Amino acid sequence: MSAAFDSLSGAGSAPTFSPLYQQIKGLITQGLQAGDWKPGDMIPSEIELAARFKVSQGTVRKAIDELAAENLLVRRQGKGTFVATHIEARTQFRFLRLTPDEGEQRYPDSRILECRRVRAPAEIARLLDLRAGDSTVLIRRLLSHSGTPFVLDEIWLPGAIFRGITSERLAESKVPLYSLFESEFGTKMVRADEQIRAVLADATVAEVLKIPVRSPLLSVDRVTYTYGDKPVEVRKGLYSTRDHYYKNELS
Amino acid sequence: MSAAFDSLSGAGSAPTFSPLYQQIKGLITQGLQAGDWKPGDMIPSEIELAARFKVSQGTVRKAIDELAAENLLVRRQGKGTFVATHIEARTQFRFLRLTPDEGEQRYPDSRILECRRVRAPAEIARLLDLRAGDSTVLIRRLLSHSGTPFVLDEIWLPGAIFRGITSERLAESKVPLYSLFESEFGTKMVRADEQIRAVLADATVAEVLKIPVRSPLLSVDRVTYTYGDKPVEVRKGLYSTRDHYYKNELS
DNA sequence: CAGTGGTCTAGACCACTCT
DNA sequence: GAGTGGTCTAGACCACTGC
Repeated sequence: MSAAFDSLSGAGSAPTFSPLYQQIKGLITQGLQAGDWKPGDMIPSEIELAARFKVSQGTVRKAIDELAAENLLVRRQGKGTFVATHIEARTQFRFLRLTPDEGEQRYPDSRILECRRVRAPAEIARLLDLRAGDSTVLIRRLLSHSGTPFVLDEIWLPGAIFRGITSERLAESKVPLYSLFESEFGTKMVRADEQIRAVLADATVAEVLKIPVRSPLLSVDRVTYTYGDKPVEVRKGLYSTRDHYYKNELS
Repeated sequence: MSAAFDSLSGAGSAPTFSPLYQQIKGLITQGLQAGDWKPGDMIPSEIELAARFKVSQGTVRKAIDELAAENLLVRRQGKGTFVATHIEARTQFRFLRLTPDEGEQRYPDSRILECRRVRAPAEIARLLDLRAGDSTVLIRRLLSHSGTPFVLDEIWLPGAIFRGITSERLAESKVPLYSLFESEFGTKMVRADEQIRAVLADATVAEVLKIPVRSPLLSVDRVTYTYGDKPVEVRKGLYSTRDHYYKNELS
């Protein structure tokens, strides 16, 4: 029935077919990757996409349902379907898991300690899929709640994507870094993998976080990915859990 | 159209309607709670459920889709739809997040240090929705990989549900605790909330885990829920992250 | 009011599993 | 082959949004 997709199989190999809605899903994801629609934009309506792809509305619907479940799109009844953005509170706390022991989860104050371009060390290069020595941006940053610091972050970004990033531009912004990355540098962070360990604060860290030397800290190593599972950020965080805890829901 | 559900609204209040598939979802969940179908069992086919509830197959399908997404059910093409169980490898690692620095994630050896009935301390009672002083079971347990211990757990269970649990019964079993709980005590753990902090090992803990005193450890406080969001387990774990890390995927 | 997503139906056909 | 879930269609109607 209807349009022939799946026309993209390798030369000699037997073509592999996939369900129509999966192919539609792929086409929409390509549109997101290519920047056809930017974060916050409305994508075409289900009816229009159905016409464009020559499939039924139900098929488009299933594709969009899955993309919404993966947090790439957000449906709003009566309005349309929109590209997810980090400005929404919901998305912010998907990535910021520290919660105060007392009171609500709220957005912390950020102080940029440093922002400079450096050649990628081997480990960072490997994680970011670059070559050792390629240009990267290193940001060091301190998060605090009402004057009390609780997170020290070291953030590595590919230099090629984040041109013109400076300490000043970062400092001026009151929005989360991920919002800035998507609005100013066109890079939408989609998902992340974290490796969490317990470590001790050395003298330098202890001073910055205003805690005793050898205090226990969470060490959180994060690799963040954009569309197409492309790694675009390495973040090494040290979290003080004296007044906060890392919240996780297993389901 | 068709059967009138939603007949369960409070006396004076205006009845609130919900989509049919949500109601079907509720009915299936009730069946799971009531034990109509046990973990591993096949539930009735979509066609039969549709007939039973007097709705279309598509509506049942949407209900089941959501329950499968919540990991309560597992679909198997050509076979049927089954109640999820902790015996499957997939489900096991949903709750065991520690991964070795080197090598694959694998299931650890377990040693029961202690298993006895105690009156619930106030904190545990609150978390388990019991009264302080109610009967609970306290299990202390050590996990290790090839002789090296890396997790010390303290597990609290409601005494009323876990009658006849003993150190011996636990020790004999080679399956994960959650498998045992569901097969022997009819309690299926469905989801959990964790609070993670960094702490230091005291002398007692250090000895058991064979690490130096004041080593950094992950402190993981977990509350586990069955069907209907009923809390049925409190687990306080201390994880050594010398050779392991806690793996988390943010999406 | 028109346009959007949300629900529900009825039916066709496919893919997989077991006997 | 019979029975299961998986895909796809076409169309109806509802609920919400904004003009």
